[in-house]
Amino acid sequence: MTFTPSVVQRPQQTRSHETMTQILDAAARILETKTFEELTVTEVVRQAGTSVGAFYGRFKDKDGLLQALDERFFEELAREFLALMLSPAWNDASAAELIRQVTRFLIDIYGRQKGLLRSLTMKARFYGDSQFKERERYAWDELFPHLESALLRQSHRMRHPHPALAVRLGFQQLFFTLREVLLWEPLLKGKPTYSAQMLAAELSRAYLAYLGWEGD
Amino acid sequence: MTFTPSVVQRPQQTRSHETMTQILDAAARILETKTFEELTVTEVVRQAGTSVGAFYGRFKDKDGLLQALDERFFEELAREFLALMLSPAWNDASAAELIRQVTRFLIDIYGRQKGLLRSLTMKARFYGDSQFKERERYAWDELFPHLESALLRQSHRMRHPHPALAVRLGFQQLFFTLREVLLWEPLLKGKPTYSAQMLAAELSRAYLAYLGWEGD
DNA sequence: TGTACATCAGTGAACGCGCGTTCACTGATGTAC
DNA sequence: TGTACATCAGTGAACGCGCGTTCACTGATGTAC
Repeated sequence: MTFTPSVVQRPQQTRSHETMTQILDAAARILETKTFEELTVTEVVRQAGTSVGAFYGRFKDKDGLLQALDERFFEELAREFLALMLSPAWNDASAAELIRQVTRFLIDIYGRQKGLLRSLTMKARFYGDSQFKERERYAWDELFPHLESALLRQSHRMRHPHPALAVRLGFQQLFFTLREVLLWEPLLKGKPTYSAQMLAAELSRAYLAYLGWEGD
Repeated sequence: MTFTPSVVQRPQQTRSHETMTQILDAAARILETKTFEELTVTEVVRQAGTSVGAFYGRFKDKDGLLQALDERFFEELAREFLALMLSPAWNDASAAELIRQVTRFLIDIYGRQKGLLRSLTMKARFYGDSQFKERERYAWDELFPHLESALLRQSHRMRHPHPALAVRLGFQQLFFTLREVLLWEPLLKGKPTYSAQMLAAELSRAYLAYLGWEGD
C-alpha cells in the first residue's frame, strides 16, 4: 500500500518535528468540538503556538493535516489490533471470548479520540476515492480476516445456516453500533446512554446470539 | 412540537408553490451526488429553472432549504410508519412478524432518497441543538414507543434477562446497520454488498436472536 | 365589467465576508575544509 | 576551532477565490368598489 504523502517534507530537525506534533495535537483538540470544515488553519496554528507559514511548510494543504492525523491514528490502531490478535491467549480462546475481547478493544480505542474519528469517518464516507477511504478499506481487508478466520474455525458450534455471512454481518452490526453510539450519542442531550461496560457486554451477546453460538 | 419556520413565507399562489417544489426537487436530486456543503444555491436554482431571488423569497437562507426537505421527508415517514403500526394486522402479529415488517419498511424508505438522508443524518449529528436534531428526537420519541410496547407485550417469550433493554438496543443495532449499509455502502467500489431482501431477513434474524425469541 | 391599487413573485448583477494559500523575508541548524 | 555557505524552519501580512446573500427593479395575480 503506497499513499501519496500528506506532508510536503518529513521533518529533518527535532525542532520541526515538534512543531508538527504540536500542530497535529492542536488540530485533534479542536476536532473534539468542531467539524473539520469549521476548523480553520489560523486557529490551529494559533493553538499550536506557531504560524501559517510553518503549517504549509509541513502540510500540502488543509486536507494534508487530516491525512496526517489519519495516518497517525491508523498506525496505532493496526499495531494494537495485531498485538491483540497475535497474543498467545488468542489461539485457544472460545469464539465468545474472542468476541468479547475485540469488542472491548474497539470500544476502548473509539472512546478515545472521538472528535478525530468523527471527522475521519465522515471524510471516508463521502470521498470514496480518497486516501481516507483507502486506509479504511485497508484496515478492513488486512485486520478483519484475522478475526474472521479465528471465528470460522469454530463454525461447527454455530447454528446460523451460513456462518461466513453471519460472522461478517454480525461484526459490522457490532462495529456500526458502537461507532454510532460512542461518536454521536454524546452530542445528544438528556438521552439515556450506555456505559462502556454494558455496551461491550450487550454487543457481544447480540453478536453471539446472531451466530447461534452454542456454549458459554 | 413547534418549529421555527424554515420558509420566509408560505406560498400564496399556485405559481410560487410550484417554484418551491421545483427547488426542493432539484436540491434533492443534487444531494444524490453531493454533500449539502458542496451544493450551491446558484446550482439549485439553475436546475430548478428559477432564480436566486426566488429562492430567497421562499427560504430564510441556505439552511432553510434543508429544513424544508427535512420537514417534507419527516411527514412522509411519520405518516407511513403510523399507518403500518395502526393497521389491523398489527395487533395479533407475533414479535417475529412485527420485526420483519418494520425492517422491510425501514429498508424501503431508506432505500429511496439516499442522498437527502445522508445530508439530514449528518446535520442532525453535528448540530445537536438544531431543528434537524429536534425532528429526529421527535421521531424517536413518538414513533418508536409504538413498536416498543407491541414487542414488550410478548416479552414473556424472550429469553434475554432484560427485555426492555434488548428491545431498545436491538432496534438501534438494526437501524444503525441498515442506515449505514444503505446510505454509505453504495459509495464503496468493488465491495460485496447486501441485497435489500437478504438484509431484511438477516437483520430481523439478528434482532430476534438477541431478544432470545422462542418461536418461529 | 372595468379600473386602481396592493401584494405576491421573480430576476440577476453586485457585494462582501471568510478563509485557504502564497510569498518575500528573517533566523536557526548543519556541514565542508 | 573558526569561517562560509547551504539548507531547514518559521513569520505573518496580503491576496484572491468562491459562494451566500442583498437589493433595486419588473412583472403577475388578487381585490375593492
